Amino acid sequence: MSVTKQRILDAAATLFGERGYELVGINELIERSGVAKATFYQHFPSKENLCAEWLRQEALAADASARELLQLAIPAREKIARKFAGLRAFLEQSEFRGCCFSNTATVMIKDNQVCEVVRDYKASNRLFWQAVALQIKPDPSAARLLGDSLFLLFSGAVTEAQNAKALWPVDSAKAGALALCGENA
Amino acid sequence: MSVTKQRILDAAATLFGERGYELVGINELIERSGVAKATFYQHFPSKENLCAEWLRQEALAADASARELLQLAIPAREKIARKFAGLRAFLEQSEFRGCCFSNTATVMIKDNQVCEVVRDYKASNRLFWQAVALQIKPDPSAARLLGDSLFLLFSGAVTEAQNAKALWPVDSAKAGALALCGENA
DNA sequence: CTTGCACCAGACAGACTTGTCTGCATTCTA
DNA sequence: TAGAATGCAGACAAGTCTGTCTGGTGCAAG
Repeated sequence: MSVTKQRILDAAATLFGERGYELVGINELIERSGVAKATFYQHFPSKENLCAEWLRQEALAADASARELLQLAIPAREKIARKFAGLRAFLEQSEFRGCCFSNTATVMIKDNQVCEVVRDYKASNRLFWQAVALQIKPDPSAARLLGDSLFLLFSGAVTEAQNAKALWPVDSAKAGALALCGENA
Repeated sequence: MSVTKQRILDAAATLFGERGYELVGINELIERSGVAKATFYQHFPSKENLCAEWLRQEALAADASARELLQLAIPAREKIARKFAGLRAFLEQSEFRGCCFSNTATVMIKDNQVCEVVRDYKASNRLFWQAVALQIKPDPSAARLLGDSLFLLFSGAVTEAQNAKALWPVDSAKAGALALCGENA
């Protein structure tokens, strides 16, 4: 990965993250990264491709952090609590930006490589929650169901915190998640 | 409400609903509604204003249907089941369009009247779920908590069904919701 | 020393956007 | 029957957008 290309990706992370794919133009992107337009198009065939690569990087980082959390030697309920605490911090510090994957997917005209990256990330996220659930409920079928509920509660919390610009969805979702896990954890 | 104005609003409902606020232009909107551009701007000061009026109409319809469901003489668990069944049908029939309120809010540059409408709708939706919860748990504090969890599960189901273009989030969220409600319903 | 690579600056094409304006036609009402 | 609404068609302004292209600069390896 060349330094220039990474500079462009960093600018994309900042700008796409702050205002979303649709509301950031190439010109602003190259100005921010201090790169000529011709140089930009030497590294990325299109804006959409840049977007996909940005999300791929985000997904990689998120997956790594999820795997790390999963393997900690702490109770599963504590892992859930940490996940929600992390969300809280992220929302506070990003002015309730919401999920960059969901946000980006909603402004894509048709099913393209970006949507594919989003689907991959979401599938991996779902598996994370199912793995956490498996540390609570040994029965695989019950764990899958619990994991999905946790996944959806978390996703709902992100969406509604973004809409309400408030943190109560995170706390409510956390409470609901722990209630779903029951006492045996 | 003049016939012409309603025709424009109907076109907005179709097009904004299908592709989202940002990806539909004024020109397409007036072509679809068979109205001259000058006429459009006689009824709406701006595209953003049209969007707000559209969402206000959607919110009114949604609130009415929620109130109706709430007052039916059926068990609360059945109301929850119907809500998820309705979501299922909506997603199937709209090709996983997602929540028009959330989708629209994510592409708004800054906090404007549209975001206000979205917040109002979401607050009313939250109250609906809390009211349902109150029919299950008599304790107001417990009902508020349960209602919020149901609200967030539902929201998560909409978001992730849209991302995955699949119905499993609806079914999982429904199962999670009923699990949260416990046996005493 | 030269050849090639990576980058820069920015003009340009072509298409889009929202919103304004002029001028004309129809229809309703007093 | 006169006048006021209301709507139509579409040119136009002023800006945005993505993506292409030309030409020039600096550096580094052979």
